[in-house]
Amino acid sequence: MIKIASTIKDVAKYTGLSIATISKYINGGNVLDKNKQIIDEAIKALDFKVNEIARGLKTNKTMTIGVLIPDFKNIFFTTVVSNIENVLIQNGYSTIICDYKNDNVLEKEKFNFLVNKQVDGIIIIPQGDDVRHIKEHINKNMPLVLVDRALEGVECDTILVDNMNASYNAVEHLITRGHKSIGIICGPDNIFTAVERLKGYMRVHKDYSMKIDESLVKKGDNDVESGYTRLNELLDLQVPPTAVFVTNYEMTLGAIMALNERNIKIPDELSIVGFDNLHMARIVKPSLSIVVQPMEQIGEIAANTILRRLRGDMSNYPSMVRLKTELMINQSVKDLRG
Amino acid sequence: MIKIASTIKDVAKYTGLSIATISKYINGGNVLDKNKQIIDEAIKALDFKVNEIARGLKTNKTMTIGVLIPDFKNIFFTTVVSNIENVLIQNGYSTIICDYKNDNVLEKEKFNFLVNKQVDGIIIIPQGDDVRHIKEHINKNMPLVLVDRALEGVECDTILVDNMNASYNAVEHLITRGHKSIGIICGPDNIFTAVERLKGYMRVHKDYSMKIDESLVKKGDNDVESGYTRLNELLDLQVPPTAVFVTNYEMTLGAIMALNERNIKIPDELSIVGFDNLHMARIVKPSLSIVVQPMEQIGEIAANTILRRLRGDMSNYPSMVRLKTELMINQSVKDLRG
DNA sequence: CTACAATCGTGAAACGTTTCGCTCTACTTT
DNA sequence: AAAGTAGAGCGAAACGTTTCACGATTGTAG
Repeated sequence: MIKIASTIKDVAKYTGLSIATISKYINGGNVLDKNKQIIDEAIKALDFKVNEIARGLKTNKTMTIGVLIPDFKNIFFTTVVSNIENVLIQNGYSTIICDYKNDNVLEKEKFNFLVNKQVDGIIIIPQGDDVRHIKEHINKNMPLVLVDRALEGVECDTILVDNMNASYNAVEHLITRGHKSIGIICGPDNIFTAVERLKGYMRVHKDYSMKIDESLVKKGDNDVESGYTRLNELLDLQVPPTAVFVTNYEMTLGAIMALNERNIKIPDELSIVGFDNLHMARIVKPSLSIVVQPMEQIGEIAANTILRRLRGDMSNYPSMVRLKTELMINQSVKDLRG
Repeated sequence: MIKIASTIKDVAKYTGLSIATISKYINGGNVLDKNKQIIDEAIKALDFKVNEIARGLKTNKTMTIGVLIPDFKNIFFTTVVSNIENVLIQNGYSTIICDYKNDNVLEKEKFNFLVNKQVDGIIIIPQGDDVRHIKEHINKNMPLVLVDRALEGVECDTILVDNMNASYNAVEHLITRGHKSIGIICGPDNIFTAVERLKGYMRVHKDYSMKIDESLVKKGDNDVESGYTRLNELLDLQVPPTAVFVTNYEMTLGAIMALNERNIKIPDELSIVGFDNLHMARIVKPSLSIVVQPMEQIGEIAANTILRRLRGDMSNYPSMVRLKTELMINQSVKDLRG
């Protein structure tokens, strides 16, 4: 094994100053200019870097944030996380990322794993079933930020998109193009975003005095398979809808697969609006109209929120940020008017 | 602030035994059965957990692996990482993940960031330009595993797919369906996988005594935009190819977008074989023939390799694993024979 | 019964920082 | 000249573990 890294003791020996003086300088304390110079010289000559393990033992900080997400293969989650990691590393924090694979038991286990790793804070895209481990944690002195899903009874910083109005606007787009029979493929009732998106669908129907046909409301599991299955169920109805709104990316993928297999032409035979993402919208022909979420912004705001809390800035706690989505109108909606 | 977590001192006080005895028991040493029982009782009653910061200061281990990847939005990379994280967490390791955004300077910075965080090992999907920071690191007592790309002059454990034969098989499929004019959209020369995949294209041409038309060889940047641009360039040729092989996922996305915009029918007007992924293959109509990489396996082998090295098992070092890909034949290749 | 060996508990040093309070020096004011 | 004040360096304790070497106890063999 080659040379072990230098420690503050080596810097002290090199400079003739004490460990306390070196530490004071490193941490921004007052030292004489001539001592500053010689300490800098020593640090450079010895290639000294503070041992963050030792520092952590004393300060009880690990300069690490834990991020817990439901699915590493979901480009929405990974885009959010990419932006979180980017902001955090610029502030000297590392990011431990855990994938709980949409499994509530695994979520709790990995949450506890992060706590035991003594991360300084946790950013979580929660599942939403049993949230006791999160609730219990609120009373501890460690910042927690929820992303994408709010949790009932969990009062802490939360970064969301405005799912209800995202849905409202998407379905309104269909309504204003003359569609009266609009199906929805939404997620399960335990997922916050699924519930909110369905509410938007309901609300816009009510606002336009349109009756909701419960047989057009299909609940999936936010995965490709259920998107596929539910789309087929909608099309197998005696009177299928003329349009479908699919409320997440994976189910949108599945719905498109089902349409491809049935050789159904978009938008001639069925109009469709999906959720995410920009690339997929353009490789489906004709290009899909989709709700676009501000993933970069979600990640940045989540990271900056937790950094503020870590700095001791508790103003406006607990905050809830609801970001606007954008409806990207392409060619997958047929105009039934005229 | 509520109660601070218990320390080994509290357990010692509760049991009447010494800190050394508690530590010995925790770490698998011999203690009397009656003492084992009372220590277990104390641990449970006090909800004691070893402080890994303190342990790390003494043992110089952080139980953390750094993972450095080029792009968080790339589903190939994130799927690999998901599997890495899964294996590592089952072995008590946390995973710090950094995204260097295909930027060599950022790669070096984040690599050094991970080193300074004193991770126990690093798994990297390297970019391939300037690899000095990686080379310098090989001589240090910290395991390093390369994934997806080998690096010249860097001798360490490497987990790859057999890119050359993946490409060979894909193009052979086109050749054996009667295609004589086959274009390729491959990545840039500094990316290992791009070079290997182009080699496979060349080799199969040679093996079938087919002349390579250099104008059909287009080099992109492994992103959506260049896939789009290069596909258009191929189709703008005076005599366009009858088939195209695209050697990564993003460029495959871009190529499809270009085909959609030109209203070119697959496979009637152009046959196409892409790289990844399973979902995208089925949402393009007709479904794409694609090369499928064993992402789960790559991740698991990478994680298990680094764990072996961390346990001190240096057998077969440096190892190189080349995994087979699979050619998934769907409906995007026209049979020109007969 | 004695001698030897094995087992197990323990004290305390060490890991590399931070930080508090003390001390010394220099400067200023009376 | 003396007293008071401010600045800066420093010693050493502490953070929470690990681990080594030592001593005491227990068990076994002759």
